[in-house]
Amino acid sequence: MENNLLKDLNQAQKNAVEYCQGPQLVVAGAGSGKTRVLTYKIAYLISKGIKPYRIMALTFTNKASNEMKERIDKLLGYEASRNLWMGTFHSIFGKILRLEADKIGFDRNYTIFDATDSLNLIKSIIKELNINDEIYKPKSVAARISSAKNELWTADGYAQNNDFLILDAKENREHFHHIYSKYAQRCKSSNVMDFDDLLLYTNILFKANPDVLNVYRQRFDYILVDEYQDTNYSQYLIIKKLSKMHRKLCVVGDDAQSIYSFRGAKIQNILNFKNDYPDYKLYKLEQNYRSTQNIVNAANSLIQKNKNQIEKKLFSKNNQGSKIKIEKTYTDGLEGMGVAENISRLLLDNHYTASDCAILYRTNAQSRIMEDALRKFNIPYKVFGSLSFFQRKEIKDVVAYIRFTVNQKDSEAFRRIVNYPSRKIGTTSVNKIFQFSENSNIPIWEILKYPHKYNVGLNAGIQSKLRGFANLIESFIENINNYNASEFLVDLVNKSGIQHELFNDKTPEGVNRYENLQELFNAVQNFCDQRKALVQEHSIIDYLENIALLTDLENEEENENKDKVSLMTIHFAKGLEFKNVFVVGVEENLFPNAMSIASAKELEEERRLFYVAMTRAMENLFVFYSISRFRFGSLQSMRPSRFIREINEDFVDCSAEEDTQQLNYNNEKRNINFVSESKTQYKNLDKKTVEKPSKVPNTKFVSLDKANMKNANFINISEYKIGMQVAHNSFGKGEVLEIIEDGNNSKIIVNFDTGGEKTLLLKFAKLLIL
DNA sequence: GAGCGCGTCTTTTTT
DNA sequence: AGACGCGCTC
Repeated sequence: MENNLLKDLNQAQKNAVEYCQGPQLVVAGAGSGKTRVLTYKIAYLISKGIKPYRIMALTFTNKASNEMKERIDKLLGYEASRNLWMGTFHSIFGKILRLEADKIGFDRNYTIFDATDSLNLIKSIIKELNINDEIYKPKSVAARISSAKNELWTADGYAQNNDFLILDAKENREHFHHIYSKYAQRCKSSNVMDFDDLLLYTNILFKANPDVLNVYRQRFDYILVDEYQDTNYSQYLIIKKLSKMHRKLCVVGDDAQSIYSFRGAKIQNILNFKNDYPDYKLYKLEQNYRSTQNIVNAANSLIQKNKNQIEKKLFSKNNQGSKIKIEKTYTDGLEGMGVAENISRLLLDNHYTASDCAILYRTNAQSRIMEDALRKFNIPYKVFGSLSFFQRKEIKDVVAYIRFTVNQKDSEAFRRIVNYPSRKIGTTSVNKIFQFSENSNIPIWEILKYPHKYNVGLNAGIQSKLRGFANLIESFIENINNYNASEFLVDLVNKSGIQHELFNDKTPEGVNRYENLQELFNAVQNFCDQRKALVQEHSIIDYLENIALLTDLENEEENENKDKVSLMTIHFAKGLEFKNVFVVGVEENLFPNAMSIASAKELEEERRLFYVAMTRAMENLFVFYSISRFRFGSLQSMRPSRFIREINEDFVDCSAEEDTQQLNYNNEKRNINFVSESKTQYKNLDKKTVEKPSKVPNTKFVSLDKANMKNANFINISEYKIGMQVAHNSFGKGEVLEIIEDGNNSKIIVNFDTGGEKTLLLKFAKLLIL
């Protein structure tokens, strides 16, 4: 077994797997077989006699952990993979916290706040404290609380730290610590943890209970950490503490792919590993097996522009491959069309399937324009992340019912469902209840059950409605132990009225919501079937625990016809690979993002992000930018990103390069017309597909996207000059022949390439000046 | 208490 | 353009 395992590895990988004596840092470049090393190392450890349940393996995403589990499953069988302590930081320590909840003042059935819950609670606290939410923007307060927690500053600790208080006063937010304190209090009394709490309270648990820490220290013979460059201080400390006894710690990471500093990740954790573990062994994986030489070289040339990095030289022995194709378009709509067109050509080739292609973007908002284009081309696609399944209102509502049934202190769950479906219990009454509970320390649940016993100030009608609600929840509580998760859910949506509510909504959105509900049923049913087969718990509590930290649903059915183009943010794409990658919206202020452009540090992170994007590609890499884009409701002109220029031109298809140079700092004078644009586009394609497919008429590129033109509101008559090249939504490109000034009724005569002369009312024409 | 309509602000990235 | 919050009306 042992030998079999090792023969799948190259020498560097093998060395990294075999060393098991002490702390170890594996610097693994993109595509160098990082996951392979981790999974084989785990398999190797087990083959050496270490029990799976004595191994802890931490990842950042559920996806990564599922993938590793699957691979270990294949290597060693299910029994081994099942017993590993493998999962995300949040899920593993969430589990430990559930076992030890009483030691930190929580109940075992604590529930988990998602980002929206946290934000809502912060909003209501700001209101309660009568603080100006213009100055204390809930979002930035939330971000500040989050980073405080990640630096292990509890609310009390923060409030006692003079430096913070002075700084806050200076920055006009002297009340911040009040909000933080109240937020922390409220979470605790709600028996609820947010994402950051899961790590913070783990630290608190270990600090306050050395005996507990000792138990876990002893238990885990070996600890492995994936994506170590993305650990924050809180995570770093947990690992440090846990590994102190056996000192068998293997961390794997790539400083060049550190892209999460915005949530507290410290690149220093990887750079300083040698200080914490002076006897550590360093392993470098530098051969990239994923991408063509061209892609690796291009990515290297980009990342070189960063000052801070561990020295390494990533190389590929794969094919040279084709050069990176850089494509310019005029609007974001055309960008989408260009991408879709290129994908359709790759598919016509019969060489690639849709699932070989991915579109990567900087911000989630960019997905829509891509979706529109893909739909027009009838290309199947799937959007990952963004509005994930569990973020949808109808699903959150059901989950809130489950949460409140499991944990009646969960205030945000209560707020969500008390009047949904409508029970005629309005916000006034709900606020009274919150207020009273806050002042009297009588739990909300107690008030709901016996509203008449307390002087809350509610009329008899409301009181009886509240009792009705409490009875409903009580009946669900009884179900927890009698029903499995699936039966529980069926009963819940029926009795709560959710089923009825959604079923009766026949609007397209309503039908969609109902379908989502059905999807939840399927997921729960699947969960039960799987768990039953393994004689594991399958109550609704187990299901809730299973989904609380899930971002998206692993949809069984979708796997059957999964030949789809993947759309996702680059952050989401980390760790994945695709044969063909389209990076879109590579424009100044979008990527690098405007928020990051001012600081050198953040700019380097944006560059690393672009590096991550490039290194997702195995065979073909396309980089798209558009010179105009709809943002914030109006058309803005854009410039190609500096990152495009930073790629060594030897690895870039140079036809677009000229444009890049040309467009760098003077978009005012863009004298390029659509004809040359389409030439560029066709020139850039693979040799074998140069011929235009007859399926896709060229006019697609001449007509502007409707959505784009609809609101193009630069209708200042003085901007138009005779002889100017303009574009119209349905007529396409043309030349201005005449301008007839007549105030509000000014007209413009344009000779369109494909429609001839047209007289247009300027105020409606919405012409784009080229 | 609920529903509608207007005005504002928005866009980083995620467990 | 779209989401969300607020305030007005029934």
